Amino acid sequence: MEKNSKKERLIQAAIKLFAKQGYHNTTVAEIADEAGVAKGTVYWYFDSKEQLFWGIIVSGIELLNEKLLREAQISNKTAIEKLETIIRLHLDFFKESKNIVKMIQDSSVTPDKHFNKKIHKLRKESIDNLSKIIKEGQEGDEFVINIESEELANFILGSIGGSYNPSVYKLEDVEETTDLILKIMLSGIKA
Amino acid sequence: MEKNSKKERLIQAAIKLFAKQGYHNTTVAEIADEAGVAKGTVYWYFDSKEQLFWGIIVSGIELLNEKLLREAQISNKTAIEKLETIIRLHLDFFKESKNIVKMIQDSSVTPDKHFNKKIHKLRKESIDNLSKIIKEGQEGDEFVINIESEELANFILGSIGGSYNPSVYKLEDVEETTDLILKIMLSGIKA
Amino acid sequence: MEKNSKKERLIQAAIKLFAKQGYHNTTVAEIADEAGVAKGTVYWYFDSKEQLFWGIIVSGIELLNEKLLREAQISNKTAIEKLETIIRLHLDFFKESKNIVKMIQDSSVTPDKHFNKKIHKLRKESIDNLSKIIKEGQEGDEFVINIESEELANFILGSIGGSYNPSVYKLEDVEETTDLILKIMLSGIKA
Amino acid sequence: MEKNSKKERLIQAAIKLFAKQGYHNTTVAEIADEAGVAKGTVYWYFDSKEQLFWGIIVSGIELLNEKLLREAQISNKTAIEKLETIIRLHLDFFKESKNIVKMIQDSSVTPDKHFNKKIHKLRKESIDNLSKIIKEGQEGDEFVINIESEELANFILGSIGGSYNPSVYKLEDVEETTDLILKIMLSGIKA
DNA sequence: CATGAATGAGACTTCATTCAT
DNA sequence: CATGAATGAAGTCTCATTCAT
Repeated sequence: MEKNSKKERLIQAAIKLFAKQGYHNTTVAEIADEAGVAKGTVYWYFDSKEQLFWGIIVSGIELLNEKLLREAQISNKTAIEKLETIIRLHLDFFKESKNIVKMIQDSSVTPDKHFNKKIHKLRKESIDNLSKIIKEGQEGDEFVINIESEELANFILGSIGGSYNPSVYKLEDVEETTDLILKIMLSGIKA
Repeated sequence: MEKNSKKERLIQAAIKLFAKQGYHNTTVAEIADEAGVAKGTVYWYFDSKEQLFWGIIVSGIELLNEKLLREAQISNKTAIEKLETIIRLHLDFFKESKNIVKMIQDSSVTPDKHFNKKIHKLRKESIDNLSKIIKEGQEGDEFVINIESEELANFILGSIGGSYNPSVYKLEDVEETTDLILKIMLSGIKA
Repeated sequence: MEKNSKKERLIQAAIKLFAKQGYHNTTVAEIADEAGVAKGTVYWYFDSKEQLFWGIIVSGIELLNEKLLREAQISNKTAIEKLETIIRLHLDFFKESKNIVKMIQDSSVTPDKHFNKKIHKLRKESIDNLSKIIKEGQEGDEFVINIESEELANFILGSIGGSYNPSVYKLEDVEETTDLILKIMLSGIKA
Repeated sequence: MEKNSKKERLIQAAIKLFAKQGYHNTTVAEIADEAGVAKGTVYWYFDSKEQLFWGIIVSGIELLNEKLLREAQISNKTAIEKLETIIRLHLDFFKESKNIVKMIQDSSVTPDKHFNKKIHKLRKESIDNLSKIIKEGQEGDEFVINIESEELANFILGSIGGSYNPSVYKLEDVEETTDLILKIMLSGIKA
């Protein structure tokens, strides 16, 4: 697909507007306008407004997941190194795709049977992936063993996402923020 | 006001439906129906659908904040004990008011100038409160000192909220989950 | 009826608000509020909002018509004197009851079968009354005879009302304005 | 735009219904129905019900004013001839656009900040135009000089409009009615 | 007499989607 | 491929009126 194809322009317009205004406060007309095409054209490329919205989210998450999976499989890394990579990839994603991240945060509001399953599956994939790394780490004596790996994976992923607060982290320096989170994660805050 | 006043029934119906379906997928007619009153009655008690939605959210957060503040002021507690209380109060809130929590998660989608300011203020109150406790803890040699207290407060609050995932924690035993989070928070996950 | 009975207060409130805002932009709640009574009370004294509106108009016009009729019957007056009185009584009415006058101007917008008949009858009474005076004047050689009396009556009444434009006439001095209209009416504007 | 475009049909339907029933007693649904289009179509062509209503009124008055102005500028006419033309143009307008005239009479009921200014400006234009003609006439010794020209202009315009009463003038013969009004205006009704 | 909570019909308006061109 | 006029279902909100207290 060319960089400036109408389809691509529509996707970019949709990301921009959905992120700024939310799903329900963005009209198909606005998206078409922003992309510089007619309203009807949207329906040549996408089945519906919902499919356009969810399609963006799903491909965003898939992209992130692919990267996460790839890193996890590099076997000459320690579990801690892998965890560090996971944190960094998330922050990179937050930084590079902050509009899509905003859409994801909002997406729970527009329930859609078909896509909800997909999202759940992707979330589970993420957790499973991290869970496996943690288990490796526990077996390799890198991580504490008295916490169930899945519970821990959930906590970690939640911490990364939940603590992402654009008004606090500016995310100008991803490396630095990665280090901070990793340090807390590993050693805790007790003096 | 009696427990079963129409106003109270409307609020309960609104909480239930807003949580299940989100703001935009819930109609005023549905709320009235669920409460067993006429559509117009909603407007006798509330100025608008928005005000009904935000009113619930604001009073929910205010209730939590009040409890948090009260606990923070009990001076014969160590900072760690206070942190433990904060985690537990949040988990209690997640458990008891899970529908309101869902509404809060969704609330970024329905921007409203008036209420957004209020929400921001409440969030800041929360962070400030925890921030103060952390500073106490740092001064009293309970917490590490090489992390800025506000940054840490943001991370902790984000972790608590972000890790709340109904499909993982069942929150049947709040005490247990509180201990888990507190332990990770304090000592980290490194073996 | 006492000066401050609730009924009277309601009527005064209605006149004030209907004149300022028009029929459709005035709510029964506002009227009750302005009168300092409960909304339900309006319906004890009046059958409906419409009846309240039209009742005021009809009694306003009836009051004017009665005065007009009385003057017309004073037989030792010339037709010109009677015409002068009619003009003056109208201007007095415009001045004293300007809110009711405004309501009358608006009243064509709220058609009501029952009251429309009444209004038509009152308008006809007015025209007939003046028409008779003109005929007297024509017979007594006071007025030109080559114009049909009813046509003339219509023109005169229309002129008085139509030329009443609060932003032009201040109606501070009714006598003066009466003289002006009468002079034009009698002698025309030709040099 | 064709004569039978949906926009034109909507305007005609609106004029018919607004004139018959008034602004507040006419629904957008009725207008769409009368025009044979869907309800939503009204909003494709017009911003709101108000804008549709006022748009019709404003363009009606503008059309009349343009004609009036054009006539006033024909310089080889006497002031009396110009006055005669003004009366005739008004009666023509009353005859041809009687529905719009009815809308104008009703228009004070639907106050609208934006349009009220416009209407006031148009009314002032009308008065100023006639006022200038009268002044010419006074200077040229055609009209009496002891009445202020603007006061007179207001009276004349008011008389024309006020005396327009469909149940008296049938306006079948505009020329004849013009003559009648002009004669009264010029020479008065005194024998 | 008086109240005001409650009703529900109905108004205006929005907007995703379609389809003839 | 692309357009944009047209649709109509659905949503929020108003308000005259009623009635139990």
